[in-house]
Amino acid sequence: MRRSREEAAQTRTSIVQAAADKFRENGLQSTSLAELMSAAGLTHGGFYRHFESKDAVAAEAIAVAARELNQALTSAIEGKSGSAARSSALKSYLSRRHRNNLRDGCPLAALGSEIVHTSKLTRSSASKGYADMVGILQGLYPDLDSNSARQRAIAVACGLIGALTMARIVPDMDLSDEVLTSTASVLACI
Amino acid sequence: MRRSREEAAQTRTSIVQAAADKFRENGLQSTSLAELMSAAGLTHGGFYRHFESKDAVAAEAIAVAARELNQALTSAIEGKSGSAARSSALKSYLSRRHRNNLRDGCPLAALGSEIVHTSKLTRSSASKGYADMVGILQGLYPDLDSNSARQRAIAVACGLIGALTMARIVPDMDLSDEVLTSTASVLACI
DNA sequence: TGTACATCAGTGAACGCGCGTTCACTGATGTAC
DNA sequence: TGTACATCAGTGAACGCGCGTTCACTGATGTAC
Repeated sequence: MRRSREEAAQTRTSIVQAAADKFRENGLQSTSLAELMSAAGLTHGGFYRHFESKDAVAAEAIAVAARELNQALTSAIEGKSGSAARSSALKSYLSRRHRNNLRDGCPLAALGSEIVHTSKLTRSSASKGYADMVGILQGLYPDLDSNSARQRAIAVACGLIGALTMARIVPDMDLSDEVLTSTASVLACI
Repeated sequence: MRRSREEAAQTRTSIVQAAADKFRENGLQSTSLAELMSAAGLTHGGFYRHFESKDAVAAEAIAVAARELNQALTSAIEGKSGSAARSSALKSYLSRRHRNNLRDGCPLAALGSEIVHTSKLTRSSASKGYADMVGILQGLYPDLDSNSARQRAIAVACGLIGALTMARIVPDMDLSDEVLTSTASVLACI
């Protein structure tokens, strides 16, 4: 049952979106292609009409997820400036909502240590997402020269990613909350 | 070929150590029990004489790895104080050597996003390693009241873990180095 | 515009493989007397 | 202390399962004339 070019393109897009969701929710290795295709409303056999391998779809899924994350960051900042913008960015990233929702959150926090072991292609995709995030955060320091702003943005991005990951690991909810709020309040001061 | 109690205890210890190394090097899911037992010089069938499941050994392996990490941090600080101690701790954690050696490095950075999906037992083990790390870092701020010192330690620990993870993901070595050095220099100022 | 044929998106079964776990077995260690 | 028996650490084969990937097939879409 061949589909038209537009239908096929839509199918491809929906596979990538399903992958972005499922990978973030359950991890790269814990998500099977069958699960992913089923989430896209398809059977698993058709996967290879669109992608060369599981790794290839992971690279695209991470790119899509990173775009979502960076859009969320951008809209948290939108219309604000100075310390209000910084605080809003930090609080939105380090919110309980973000911690509790793997599925539509930051792919770097959700998949970080798994991405380390993937192909260069996938790592490049994650790296671009990170670089974009750094670019957005850099805009939060308009009073600094661009080198200093970039340094801070790099460190803040890492602090956010590390804190979200740790907040998800820690079983004690009080400590988990403390990880989020302490990191947000310390990062707000740098 | 039954072994004496001491031999059996040594075997158990060497399995945990092999697990600590292999899990950090290749990841939790990518390391098979056969691989792990073979690294300990054994065949895979004997595994269940010592552990209830793969998850159970992961919990112990993470505890051992975290102890190693925290000892490394402690000895980086040893004999130093004030900003020299802080700088030494940051530089040793965010060194190229640490980035390039998964096998004997921080288990939170090496396994973070995988640990999120493990049992409560394993997450508690990781959480204790994190809490110990925070305790050590807290000692780097003797001039602050203990609440402020703890806040900073929590944020710094997250920044370290996030930065090491990102430095390992990023394929561009210049950017990877920049992640390490920028994070170290920014965290030194907080 | 119409027709004949080639293409190919998606299906569902199948392949081969490696995994976590179990088990019968061996023989040295531990224990009861 | 010595003996007879129970225990159990470690081996290696086996089990059952799910995975990534391949493939023959279907029939609608795309293309050449």
